Amino acid sequence: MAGSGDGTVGKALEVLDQVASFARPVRFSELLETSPYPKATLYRFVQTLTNQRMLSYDPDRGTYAPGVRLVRLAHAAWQTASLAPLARAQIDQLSADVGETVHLAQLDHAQVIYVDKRNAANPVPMFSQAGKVGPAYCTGVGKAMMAYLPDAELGPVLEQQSYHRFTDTTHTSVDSLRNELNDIRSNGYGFDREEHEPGIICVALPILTETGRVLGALSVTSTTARTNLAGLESLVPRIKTTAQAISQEASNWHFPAAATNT
Amino acid sequence: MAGSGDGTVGKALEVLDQVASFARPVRFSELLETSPYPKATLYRFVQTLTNQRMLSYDPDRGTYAPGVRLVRLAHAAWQTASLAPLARAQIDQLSADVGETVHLAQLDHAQVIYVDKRNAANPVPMFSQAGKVGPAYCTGVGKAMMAYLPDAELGPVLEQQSYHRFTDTTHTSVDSLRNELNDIRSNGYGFDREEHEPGIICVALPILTETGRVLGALSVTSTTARTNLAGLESLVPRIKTTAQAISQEASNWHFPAAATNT
DNA sequence: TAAACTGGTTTCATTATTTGAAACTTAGTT
DNA sequence: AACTAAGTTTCAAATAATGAAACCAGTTTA
Repeated sequence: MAGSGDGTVGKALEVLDQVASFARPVRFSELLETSPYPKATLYRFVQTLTNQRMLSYDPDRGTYAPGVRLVRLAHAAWQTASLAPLARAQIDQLSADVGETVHLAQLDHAQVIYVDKRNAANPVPMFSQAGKVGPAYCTGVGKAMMAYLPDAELGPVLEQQSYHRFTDTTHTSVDSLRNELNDIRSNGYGFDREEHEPGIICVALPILTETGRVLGALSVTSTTARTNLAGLESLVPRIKTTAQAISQEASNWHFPAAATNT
Repeated sequence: MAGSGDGTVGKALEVLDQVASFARPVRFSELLETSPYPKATLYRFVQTLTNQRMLSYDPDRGTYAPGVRLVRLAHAAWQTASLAPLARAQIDQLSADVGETVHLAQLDHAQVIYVDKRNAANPVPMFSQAGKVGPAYCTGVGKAMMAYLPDAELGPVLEQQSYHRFTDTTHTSVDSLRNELNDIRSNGYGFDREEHEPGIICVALPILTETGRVLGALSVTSTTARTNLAGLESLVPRIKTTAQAISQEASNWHFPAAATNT
């Protein structure tokens, strides 16, 4: 139904996800316990993925872990498909200007993926942050992106949120979330009102194509100790400039050198 | 034979690699030109991969690019399968101590993948470096790892090197490379004698398990303007300490919390 | 020492999926 | 209106995936 299911490839990738979801090397038997597939089938999947170096096998311990080929592919993904490389300069500038942490995120399925992060004060090494996923319904970037999703796509995304109550401002129902999304859409920006973590607030703006498609979102995060929503709101014009610049870059970019043959 | 070929999954991953190898979004027709598969078959693969969000499709332009799901998976790969997270502290320390750029690399197939990098002077943002691949035959880390590969594995790896002459110290034959690997094996460390880029030299040491399996390699890079091979050689004891510490971490690590159920 | 177990690997007839030539559909030319 | 290029769908034949069961170590238990 939802998401998975295309033939053999889909199943193999499910297994890959499963391995990745353990945050440590796993034994075959451990996978088997959680797997819907019979022993022989799962075994063959794991073999195939290992041959393909999507999984790596530790012979000393008999464990499987996500393979290095993924790291290589991801490098390509990050370079080509994400906004990060072409947004880099803009984000550096923004982060320097506002003196707060800036996040660049994109939507994957129903989750938010942080593809870049710039911390004005102490620049955290990236990979530890890039690729990190978070919930969409209780983050500034998540809501900013959802607010601009076409209705047909929004529905399923709303369904798949967990609506876990992290704090007492967390949205816990589709309805209340949908209301806020409308507000965000009319304002052009949205907040995280300590919905995910107490004391942490942010403003977020979507990054849209000329055709209005959602590319990603940009946020500036701070703490209630340092500022408040009004303070963040005052940054909106500055952030909007960056968002538009990134959108511009993105539309210029694609096809750096389209061949002119035949 | 070598590498590819496991059933449908293997083929799909080949297509994924192909998309990744263009460093830009590609049209279906462009893929078709380079693909061994007939139109309908390729089409179905691309569809499947897109459904699975391993590829992303830009409807405005009709192009495909590696998908964000890869970024998420890679995060897991990097965290679990690579030495980077558990080597981080050690590398920080080493880089600070020697005041030069430190690379942490692993072997994928016949290529070197840099999984982490620490630059004493200006800390380069990571993702742009992590995941980057390089040739094995003309890099310090590559040679250090090959030197400790079991013969059965080494053969194919040696075959697959390009032996492109980057500089006049580059190895251009299996034989000369094999000779150096022997030397490295008996010394316990190896150099990059400007084999890849003029003026760039490095010392590299392998990171091995207790059983002697190659986990990765560590290198300290400098320029001929700042030092020479002897200078780098004097760092070997210091680097060795780090290599051993990382190996130790790696063997301690696996199974942080093995479940004790039934 | 044997018997039972655990964790992993292989077999093989059955079943379901993939395959790809060709036909079709748009949308853009001439 | 006829032609083309690029992308999408069909469908019978060919191929690959499936999984119950058998098998093969090592380990533990009796």
